[in-house]
Amino acid sequence: MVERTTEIELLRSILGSAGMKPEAFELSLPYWKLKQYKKGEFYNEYKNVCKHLGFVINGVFRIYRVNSDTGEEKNMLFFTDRQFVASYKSFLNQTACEYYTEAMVDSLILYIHIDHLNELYGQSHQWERFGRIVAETAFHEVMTNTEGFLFKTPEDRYREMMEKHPNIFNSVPLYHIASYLGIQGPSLSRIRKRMVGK
Amino acid sequence: MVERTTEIELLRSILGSAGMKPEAFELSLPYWKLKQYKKGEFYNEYKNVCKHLGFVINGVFRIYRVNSDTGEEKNMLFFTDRQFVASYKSFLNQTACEYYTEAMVDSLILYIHIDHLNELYGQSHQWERFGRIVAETAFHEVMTNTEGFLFKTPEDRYREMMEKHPNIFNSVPLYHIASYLGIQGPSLSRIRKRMVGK
DNA sequence: TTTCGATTTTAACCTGGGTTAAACTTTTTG
DNA sequence: CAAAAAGTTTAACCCAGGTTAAAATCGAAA
Repeated sequence: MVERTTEIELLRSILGSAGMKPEAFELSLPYWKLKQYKKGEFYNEYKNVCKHLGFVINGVFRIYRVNSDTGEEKNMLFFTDRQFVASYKSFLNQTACEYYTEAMVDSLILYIHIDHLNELYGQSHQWERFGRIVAETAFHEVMTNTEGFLFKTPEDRYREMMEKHPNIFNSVPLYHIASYLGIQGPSLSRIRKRMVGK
Repeated sequence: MVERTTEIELLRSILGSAGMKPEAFELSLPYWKLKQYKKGEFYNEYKNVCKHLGFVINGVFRIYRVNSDTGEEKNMLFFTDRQFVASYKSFLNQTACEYYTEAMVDSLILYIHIDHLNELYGQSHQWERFGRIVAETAFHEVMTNTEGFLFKTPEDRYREMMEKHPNIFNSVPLYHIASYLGIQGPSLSRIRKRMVGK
């Protein structure tokens, strides 16, 4: 499978530049699998236990929650190319997941099962370090996201999203962006209207 | 120093029950230091690089940010007994800190310098695992906190805080709690008034 | 093209929480 | 114990953003 090899090479080089030794990476080769997601398919769903850590080769995913009373959806995060994806709280604690993770466009993911990952943690100091760095990165992202929520206006966050994540921006309808910003559709329209003058 | 030994024993038993082998813990003994904070003193300050990972023996800290335009403070998190404390983003990336971390009551902290921690990470698979678990725990906390912000009302969060963290609750004035909940003083008063009937 | 459904914008109304300042209560301190 | 400081509540006013529904626009498919 030529494609598969190519994807693994991408992962190998990403992990390599994060300091993983080739011999350590070899240990993981039997475990990585590749999966194609069509737009609208789910990486994981509410009440599942998230068993896999994924690495997005390409694509966009949204992670969202449904209010069980009202049925409203609220977007929590978007994931895109070269990010590790998991319903991470569920993955870490092996508890029921509170979110849905849905592909917004056709996407490609390399993934590994948590049992294999734990095996690698036990076998290899290098992989333990990998686990630490993934956790630290996840922390950094959710923290930065939360800080945005607490200390910036929706307008600022909208502007930043346009600048920093144009690919997400172009593959996701505005009402999903509004939800992610914590506001309603009409509010985002008001913001956009205000911005045209500037 | 009898006191110091006692604090280390607490840490040893906490880490031991998280799976750390005694031999690995011994490696760290030269590095831990104990510091007393008086109410109002700072664990770290804005623009510092956070060089230490702390473990709260007892006490309460608040981590807050100051709006550079208006001078307003906004509380981000509280830390209390048996939690690891750091301005964690600054600590992980060794970048300038955006927060102040202030003791709300007289407090006691065991801390270790990041260089020593990195040394332990390199020396010992066990300590690498410790680093992973601290990062995973920090992730879990900030994520849970963010979820509260996104999916619960300030009233719910206030109620939960009263139930789950009565010690924080009793050593921190209400206007700090309001700030933490993301609302103003008068709003918290309205919530408290609404609640007396229930 | 034209049409139908999905998406975005607009308008009108309304509410909850912000803001300010004063009153009240509690705690600290001299 | 009295006075001052710190913390909390109340009242009155205001407004950004929520809500709803209709109108406008876009886009894919026929």
